[in-house]
Amino acid sequence: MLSIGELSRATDCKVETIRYYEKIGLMPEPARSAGNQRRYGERHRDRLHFIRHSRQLGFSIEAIRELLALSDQEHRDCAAVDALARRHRDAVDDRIGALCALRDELDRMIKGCAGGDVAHCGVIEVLGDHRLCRNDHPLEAVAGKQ
Amino acid sequence: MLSIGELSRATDCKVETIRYYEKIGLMPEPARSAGNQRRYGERHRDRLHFIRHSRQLGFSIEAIRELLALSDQEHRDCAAVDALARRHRDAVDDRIGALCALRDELDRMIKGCAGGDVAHCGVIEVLGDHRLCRNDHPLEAVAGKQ
DNA sequence: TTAAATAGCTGTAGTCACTACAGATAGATG
DNA sequence: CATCTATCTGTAGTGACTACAGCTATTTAA
Repeated sequence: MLSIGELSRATDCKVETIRYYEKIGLMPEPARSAGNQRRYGERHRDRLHFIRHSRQLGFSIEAIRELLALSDQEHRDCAAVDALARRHRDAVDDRIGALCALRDELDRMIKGCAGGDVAHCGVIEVLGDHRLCRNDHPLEAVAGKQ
Repeated sequence: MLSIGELSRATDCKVETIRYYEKIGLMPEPARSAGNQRRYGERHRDRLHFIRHSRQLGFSIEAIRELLALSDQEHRDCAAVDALARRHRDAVDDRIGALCALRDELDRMIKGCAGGDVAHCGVIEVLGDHRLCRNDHPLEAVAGKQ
């Protein structure tokens, strides 16, 4: 049986985060010691590994909830799992595209500044006037809601 | 003089967001009508344009605060502005790199699944076991704090 | 055996950059 | 004058944690 600290080290997940996952129902409530401390087994560890790895791959908590529900139904077709993963990959792709456009715009802005006084700074000028930009850059695509 | 709704339409920035910027001290308090409604001038509109455009380019509120402070000191060298913009572009670059690695991992994962039962789903398998991954993918780089 | 050090407990509030809402008042139009 | 839209303030919610306060459990060393 693992204490919360041991589970934390085993999964590289902070203690507070483990308790948070329990509170939002992503991790099941574990057994408790005589003194009310959490005691975890292998199943908990596997589940937390799954969650953390999915998070590292950028899946949202809600997506992970779905994935966990799907992975529990062992005899169903995994097409739904695939679809979720594909949707996520496509969203990541879109964000990469948006960020590349953004980087190019920043580059152009930086290169357009010849130095000298702030009053004639190309960077400040571009920031104040969107018309000096080549592309639209919608905030959402950059911020990247998942 | 512009009402808050007119300023909102002129800058494509929601009314609530304008009030929010005022509350956090990014926009100065404007004059008021006899009935206590906000009245804005050109300087407000220019400043809000600057802020919104900087946000669209992914600068954080704190970075924008710095940029605004720097742009007020018209006779200083703009090296500090340049440095801020360069740091930001480099951060965007790092995030693009992380997201590309992530997309490749997702792709590999999706392609590795032959279909069939969830019990033998390659996607579920990879999610549960980081060792099946080619790269590390630290969460921070993907989430992208600004 | 006991004291100190470490780990864990609950609950609340803070992060970022907004967004949404409730219940009130102001201003514009018929 | 009535009605409609716009605006006002203040608070709470978003996602995915993180930090802290004030307490209790457990482990380790003397």
